[in-house]
Amino acid sequence: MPELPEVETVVRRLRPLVVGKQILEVEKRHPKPWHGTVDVVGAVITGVKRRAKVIIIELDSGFSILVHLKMTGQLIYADAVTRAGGGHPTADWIHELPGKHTRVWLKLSDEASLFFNDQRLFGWMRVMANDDIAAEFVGIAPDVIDDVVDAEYLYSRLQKTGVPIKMALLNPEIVAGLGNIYVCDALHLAKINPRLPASDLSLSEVERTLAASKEVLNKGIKLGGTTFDGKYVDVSGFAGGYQNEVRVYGQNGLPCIVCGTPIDKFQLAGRGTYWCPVCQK
DNA sequence: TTAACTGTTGATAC
DNA sequence: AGTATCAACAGTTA
Repeated sequence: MPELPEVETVVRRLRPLVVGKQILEVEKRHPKPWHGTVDVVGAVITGVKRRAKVIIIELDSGFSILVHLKMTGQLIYADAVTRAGGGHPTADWIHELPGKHTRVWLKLSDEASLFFNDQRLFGWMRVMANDDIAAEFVGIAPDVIDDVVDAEYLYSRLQKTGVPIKMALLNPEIVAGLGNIYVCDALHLAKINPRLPASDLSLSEVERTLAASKEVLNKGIKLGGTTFDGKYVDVSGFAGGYQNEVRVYGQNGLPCIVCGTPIDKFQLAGRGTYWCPVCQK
């Protein structure tokens, strides 16, 4: 999926496009992704925000639509002009709306539309009362890029587990926002071995790891996310830029940007893991 | 034909 | 209880 930078990019670009628009119709083109029975027709969108990897579309009715893109979800916005052309003619990937993988079509005022596309059907849209949202995130740690996540916080959490540091950083009960791409890059930047047991990291190693994690996520946000094969695109169908700046993810066999050693790939807890065997001893 | 995939949860076994 | 490994979700592509 979309990791934190991709979700944040969607939120930032969606907000000015849909705030103030009214939901006129919800067309469910596949029954699976839409959770909840609350009717949102007639509600006006008042805000768009993010928590962990969840998009929260706030309504004036006391409810919100939570959206999780999981692996292949997309939120695509189209106005009357775009729709008239069938899609985004100049975009990198989205040229047909609704498309083959459009699962939910929100028809908005001003002839605008918001499409939820999801090839693999893991994602969801969940209508919840605002009072119930906090319960949805019970047990989910703060975002890695949140100021409350400092080295002392992370060190104390990592001391409690012996799982490999990479898996600990991917665990949203420890910190939220990292996914497989950015965690591989963060550990390379921090020069930490992905297999190192979390509780073996010293405080200074945790400081390095956290600083690197914040740095790669913020760089991902700045570049508008990472796009491989068009699975993630922004709200207008455009690719991100981080894939051109990636440090190790998907780079197996290519020289390490620091020392030139070929990047290695192995499986860790079933996830492809990319690292430099020299820099990340 | 098989394996892999940017996420997450749950089952199972040690 | 903590940890490791699969499986599940489902579609597409190498």
